[in-house]
Amino acid sequence: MRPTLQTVADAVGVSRSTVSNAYSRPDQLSPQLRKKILRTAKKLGYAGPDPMGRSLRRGRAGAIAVLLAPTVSYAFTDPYAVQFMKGLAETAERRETGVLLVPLKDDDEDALATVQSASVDGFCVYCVPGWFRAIKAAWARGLPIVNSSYEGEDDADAMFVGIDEAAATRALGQHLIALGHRHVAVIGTQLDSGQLAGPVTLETPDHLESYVSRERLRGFRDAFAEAGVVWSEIVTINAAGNSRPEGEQAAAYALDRTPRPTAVVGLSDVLALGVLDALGKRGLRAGHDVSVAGFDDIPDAASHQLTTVRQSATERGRVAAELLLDPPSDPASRHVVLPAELIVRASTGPA
Amino acid sequence: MRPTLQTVADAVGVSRSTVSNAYSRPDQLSPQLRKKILRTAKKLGYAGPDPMGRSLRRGRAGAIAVLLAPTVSYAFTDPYAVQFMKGLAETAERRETGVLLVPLKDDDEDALATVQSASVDGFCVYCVPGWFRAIKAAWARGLPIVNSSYEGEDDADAMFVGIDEAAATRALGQHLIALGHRHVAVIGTQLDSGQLAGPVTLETPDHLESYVSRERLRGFRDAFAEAGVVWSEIVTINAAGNSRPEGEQAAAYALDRTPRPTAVVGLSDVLALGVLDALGKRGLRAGHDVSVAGFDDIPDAASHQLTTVRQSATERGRVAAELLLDPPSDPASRHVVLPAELIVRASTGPA
DNA sequence: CCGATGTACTGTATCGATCCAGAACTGGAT
DNA sequence: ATCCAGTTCTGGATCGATACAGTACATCGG
Repeated sequence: MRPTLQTVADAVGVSRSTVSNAYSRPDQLSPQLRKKILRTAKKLGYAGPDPMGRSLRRGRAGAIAVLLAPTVSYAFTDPYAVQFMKGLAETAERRETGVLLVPLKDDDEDALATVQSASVDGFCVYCVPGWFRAIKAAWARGLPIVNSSYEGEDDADAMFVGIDEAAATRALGQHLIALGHRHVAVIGTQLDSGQLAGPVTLETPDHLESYVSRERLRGFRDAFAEAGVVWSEIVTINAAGNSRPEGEQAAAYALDRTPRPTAVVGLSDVLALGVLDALGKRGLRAGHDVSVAGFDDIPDAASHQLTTVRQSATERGRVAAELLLDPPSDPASRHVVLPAELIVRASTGPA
Repeated sequence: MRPTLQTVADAVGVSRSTVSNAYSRPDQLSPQLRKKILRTAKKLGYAGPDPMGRSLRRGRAGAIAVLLAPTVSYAFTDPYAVQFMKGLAETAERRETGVLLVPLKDDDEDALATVQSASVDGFCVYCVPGWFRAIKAAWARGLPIVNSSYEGEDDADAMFVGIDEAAATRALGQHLIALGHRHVAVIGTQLDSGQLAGPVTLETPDHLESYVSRERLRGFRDAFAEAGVVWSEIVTINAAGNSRPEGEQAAAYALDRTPRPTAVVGLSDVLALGVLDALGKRGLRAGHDVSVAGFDDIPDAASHQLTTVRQSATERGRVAAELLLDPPSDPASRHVVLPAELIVRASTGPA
């Protein structure tokens, strides 16, 4: 049988509590006794207080969960997500807290069960659609939740960290307008209920399910509206997924149109890099023949001279972790809007 | 105060156990009573059995830990690691088990504390040097441990999943020999104690700390030895890290030598892709002017026509998770050697 | 009407650790 | 010797849930 505090206590001839103190509150007992306890513990093969017993008693699990949809691999594949996770994990580590990955493959019973039975002190919702039942289940746990996928319209208690998506794309739109672009295409994911790549017709972006896509498109609409370009003139193209090849595939639907748009915007840098690939294959030069812009400023963006909107993913992850680890009571500081900055590089030029 | 099983039991007028059964063993009570219980639970704001209490009682945490060094971001950055994590996470998910990331930034007290206090049912050691004290701490927990970073010479209880590294590189070496290559360079990481990029002189690969690098170099040595090329004729170059730019940087030390090696091998595909970048910048063609080969067969390898050794990272992750979730008692099946296969593509050609 | 079988539920012990009130001891001042 | 403050240690209560033995009651065949 595995040794417990009691086993060690009996062996040394002291009480359970004293052994506990030897590990967790060294100032509560004499150094000699402590040494003796640790020595016998080692001899008995006792490796220190069991985390589960401790968690139960302390009411603290020592971990935070990250809800990911639809697959874990997304979190490991998208460069922006990677940076986010990095910021989150590093902050958690500093607070001696683990990070539990909870992939929500489907919004099914299994997923609910996983959320309900995760030993964690809080949930971070990242790139999960707001309507997932698993999110409701997380709420039901009564633990702190910070949201970074969509603006929590539903619950006043929700914590949020992100950027002003619409303002960011508005700035990008204004940049393109200033360069004289009037005929533009936008490539994004989840613009359509289906997974198919290709042009989509949206009467308005206002009803899109994906928060990020919706807000970013709204920003574009507003920027171009100011310049007299109405929404219906903006070409919107759905990409099958957020990857470079899928961006390239979607870009074909923009570049092979006549007349060709003078600017193509990817709603993420990964998609925009795909657009650059498509340009390359057609012998077109970014910034001259067609302007290209992205979103996020991932590491590869700079080396490809991609104009983009910079938002710090690690910072976002860091803030998310801090909000979870001690949630401020002040409502204002529970809603963190990080700065975003337009970075102009060579991939955009005059129309 | 947060409601518990008891609260609900009192409200309904049944025993704690029955409420527990309502959640965990629905077949043990009548559907009507169950419905009534769940209804009052909801009314009281009880969200279901507390995971910590359950873990303690069941003796199962419902999570497995992945030990990562030196940073989490490595796991999220290296394509091979990403695939590994994917396989692991997917398998864990199917078994209703979470994946806890435990970054071991340094081998310090904090790291030890994290390992000691993680509520998990097992540890997976991935890309962590074997001498880390945190690994000893994990061992001390008495939980199943599966190792995928290095061959566990130390402990007979160790589980392992991986490939026969030496045999795999031997096959790659033989391929190059058959093509007539006699003058080759190998680029790898951790070939040197320092982090500096550049050529290193190793009397023999046998004493390298990094298990993977050591075994792979041994395979090369043996393959070329059979063809009469002695170890000292093989150029070994250290890359500062496992990334494409760092591979490119290291490649310069091979390509700018005179005489130029006829083949350059990257000990990972990421490094090999960097070699291809370096070739491109010099106007050299892979497979004609210089042969290039890699290791792993990451997704990008195929699109770049890279000759490589294929090993399935997801499979490796899957097996790791399965070993952890129910460790076989039979010693033979605790040591899983997965197949690796040489994939010949256009990046290698006659010398 | 008796004993056998089965269902539905209860009560208690247990998991391993931490908290806390207080006991026992220590040493120094009075 | 007495008192007191401080330190060191103890034992019981507690965290929230689950396992399991055991009870009450209904059903059923003979």
